[in-house]
Amino acid sequence: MAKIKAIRGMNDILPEQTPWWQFLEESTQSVLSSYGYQEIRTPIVEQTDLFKRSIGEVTDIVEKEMYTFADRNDESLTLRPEGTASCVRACEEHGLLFNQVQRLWYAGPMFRYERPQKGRYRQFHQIGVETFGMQGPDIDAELILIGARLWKKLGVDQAVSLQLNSLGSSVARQAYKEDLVAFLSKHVDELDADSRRRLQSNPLRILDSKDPKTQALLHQAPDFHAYLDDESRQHFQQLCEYLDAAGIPYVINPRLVRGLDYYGKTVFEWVTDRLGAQGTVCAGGRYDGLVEQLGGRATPAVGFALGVERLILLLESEAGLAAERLQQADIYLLPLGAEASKAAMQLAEGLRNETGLRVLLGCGGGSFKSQMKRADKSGAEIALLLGEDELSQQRVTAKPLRSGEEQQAISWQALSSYLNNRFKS
RNA sequence: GUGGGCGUAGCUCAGUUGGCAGAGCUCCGGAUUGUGAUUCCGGCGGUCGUGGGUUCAAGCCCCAUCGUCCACCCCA
Repeated sequence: MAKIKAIRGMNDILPEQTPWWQFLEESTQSVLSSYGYQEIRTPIVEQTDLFKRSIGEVTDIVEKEMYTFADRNDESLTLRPEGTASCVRACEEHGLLFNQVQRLWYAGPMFRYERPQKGRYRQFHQIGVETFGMQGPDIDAELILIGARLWKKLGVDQAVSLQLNSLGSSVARQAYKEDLVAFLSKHVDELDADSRRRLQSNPLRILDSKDPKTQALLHQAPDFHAYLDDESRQHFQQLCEYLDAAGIPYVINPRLVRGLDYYGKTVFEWVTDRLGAQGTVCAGGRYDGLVEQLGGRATPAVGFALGVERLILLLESEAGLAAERLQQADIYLLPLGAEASKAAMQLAEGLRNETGLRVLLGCGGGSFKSQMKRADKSGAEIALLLGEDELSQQRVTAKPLRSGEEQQAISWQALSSYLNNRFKS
């Protein structure tokens, strides 16, 4: 019988890895909480239409990357490919956007049917941050400051840089798109195949093309910044002033175009050159039109999402997080024989009550030698030996595992204070 | 969806012009009956990804297929 394996592109995160996940999650949560952001949790499955209407019908995500299936009642459901749509839906559904301001975050798995590669998986994790009801560039700047603070906290601030652009109003964007298509259509034969296709599907993406001939052609194309409406221009300039004042370096990248249809005005990406092809570690922008598009009252909104897997790859490459053996426990209580084992379980409970130390109890028997090996492997500082002699005298033998110190006998009564004393640092 | 690299023990990998399936690490046991981590000895562990084909003989050659990694597309 064939072995059952995990689904392609969906990874198990093993005990060796989870400390980095916890580190990232805890760091993010504490940073967000220090800015007054609140967590929201939404289901990972939604009606398919939610994503079609928010992300855009003709995007790659909707056309070929969604995990879509029929529920038992034939309703079309989809595993969320991103978090913003669900967040907006939930806020709207529960009246969180009516005459108020929201600063929210969420974390969890997203699903896209793509070919896996470094930093890209079919089930991947994002931590998303969304704000509603604030139209000024100050909130855009705040989101960027949150990112900057987080990179510092994680120790990757030297590895990432900020790219910034404005996509303008939808009217300006539409006008530009038409002129760009008109221009490029006259030079179809000079375009690479991918860009030719994008002429239909997503013309702005052509600006991003890696093809040198296409890039050369783009020099003569209409300049997007000339199309920017006054309001967007001003918004963008003010954002830059906020960032200058905060001392946040950035690069204005006029070719930065986000993939999802709902973005307008501010867009930004935190990128790194240390992860191969998947350089975007965090990205976001303003989506003032989305709430209304999903049936709510017009509400300004900005947000971003960071890719957890990519950030963890970066942590590993930067902070040298891979290295050391993980210390699983502080003390390893090692009973010998059935009677000792019963007493040891009680003793361990008592130590957990009285010391707050991590106490690993040797279970499952085995020879003394193999028990000692397990004690060593656990990374514990001290092994507490409990055999027949110790049992009859209500003592343990405390053996330091990480130094040359002599072992010594300690009475059960004095054990907690001995350990508390030893581990207070 | 497209292109390339790689699939041999739990892990990391050798395997010669086609000729008995290997090492290191891990794990278990012993040297040392209650002292780990160092050392020495022994042991457990294999559908050589899968299915066909060529051959007296295939881990090795051919075809197909699956998986994985990297890249394209696209995206966090």
